[in-house]
Amino acid sequence: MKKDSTLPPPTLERLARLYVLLGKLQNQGLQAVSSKRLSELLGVPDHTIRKDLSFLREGLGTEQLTGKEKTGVGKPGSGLGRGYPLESLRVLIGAKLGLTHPRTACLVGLGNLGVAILNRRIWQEGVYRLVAAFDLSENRLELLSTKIPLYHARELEGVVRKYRIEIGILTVPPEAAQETADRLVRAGIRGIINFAPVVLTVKSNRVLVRNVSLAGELNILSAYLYQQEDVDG
Amino acid sequence: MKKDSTLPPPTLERLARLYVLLGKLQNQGLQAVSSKRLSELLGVPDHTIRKDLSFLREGLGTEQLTGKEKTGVGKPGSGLGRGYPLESLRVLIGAKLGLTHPRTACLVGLGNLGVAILNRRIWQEGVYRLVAAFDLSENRLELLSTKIPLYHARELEGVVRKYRIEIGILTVPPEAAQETADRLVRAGIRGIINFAPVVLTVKSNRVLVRNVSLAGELNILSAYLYQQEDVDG
DNA sequence: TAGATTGTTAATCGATTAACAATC
DNA sequence: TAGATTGTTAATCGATTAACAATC
Repeated sequence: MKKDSTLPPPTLERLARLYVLLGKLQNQGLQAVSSKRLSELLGVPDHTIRKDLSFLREGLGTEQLTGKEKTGVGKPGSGLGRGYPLESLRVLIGAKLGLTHPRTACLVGLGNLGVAILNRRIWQEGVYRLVAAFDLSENRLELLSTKIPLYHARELEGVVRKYRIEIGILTVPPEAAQETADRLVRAGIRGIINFAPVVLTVKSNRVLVRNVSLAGELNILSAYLYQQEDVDG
Repeated sequence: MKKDSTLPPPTLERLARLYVLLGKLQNQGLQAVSSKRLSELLGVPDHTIRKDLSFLREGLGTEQLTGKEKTGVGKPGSGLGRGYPLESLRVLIGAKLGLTHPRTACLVGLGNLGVAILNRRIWQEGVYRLVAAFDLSENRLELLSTKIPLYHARELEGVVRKYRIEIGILTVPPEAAQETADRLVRAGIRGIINFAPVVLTVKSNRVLVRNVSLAGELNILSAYLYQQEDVDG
């Protein structure tokens, strides 16, 4: 792996969302999109999108794009006439973000939230492999019908190590969240997506944590609304 | 409402998370925290926290903090000896973010994900009032036992208007998400938290949308991991 | 072609960091 | 007190925006 230019975090996150969007648009049968259209769909200015996309060339070397070649503009394609070809743009972003080879994930906690995630279509698409799901309740494990392998929570460390699971998705009750996270870290997990309503503390700086917090989202929304109220009077 | 200084978005979002954290720490019986400790817990540098907190004074006028008074440092309190007094800091942030008066919310879609959210403790805390939940299935509505008023989805617009619901939480299947969002907007909702795996398009710029996307989080995490791999070799 | 759209450079804007005097 | 910690100013750093020539 060459150490090609590291992306600015805001760009990285926008590209990750764009990647998802492009997939959706492809499914709708479109062939090309303009930065203007993407702008409307993502709520991000069009020049910001173009700027973000300009990072795709760097580090890619000359294998894909030689000389003054464009990222792939102007192939007529769709009714739009011009714009970025969906397919190749998506591939480029995927390559830049390292979304080309599948990652392994596990799910811890099979309450309502866990089951909702267990049933998501994303696991059928092949980019992420959900190779294990855990719960404390033997009963629950038996009742669930799914193709994903289910384990008792006591097997957590063993299974994570055995399959070298990279990403852990936490959907346990708040009381159990911190301890579960610690166990995942000890077992060598590399990233955690935390859906439990807790602020996790992870010592190791090798482990990335993304907190998904309903309370946080509600507060952020309220604060923006409040600012709107101030301005509107 | 006076139009006091608008917060920089990153500051606003960090303060919103900090607000949640302070509540947790209070529940643990603590009385004070230093910016250093908060830094560890939030993964944000301590000077950034202090800087963020410095915005709390502005616009608050002289009612609360007169002259050279501090935000509230140094009251001995806990074993720590020094730091920010939890209680008053939390109140200040709440006031600045407009978290003092309760907001009304509704939940649309009572599948596994919806039910998980329905049962969250946050609705008991009084800051947010979940005044309605909707689903298409009469059967489902009858089976659920909860104190939250349940309605058939056809009553969406009416109920949202009647109770002037401000925030809509979307937990419907992906196919239904866009249409449901449109209906919420038409009924006068002011903000949407979208848990459905769809990129929503909302025309009205009076309506704020927060997308919570598992796929997005997975991609962001993968991309960061990929960058780590590049650096580590 | 003419109009639309990209890709990139340069200028602006805003956020983070460093540093330190003031305070407890 | 002495050590710790805040609060704020100034300097740096990085991201966004504007603008436009190049391209289709």
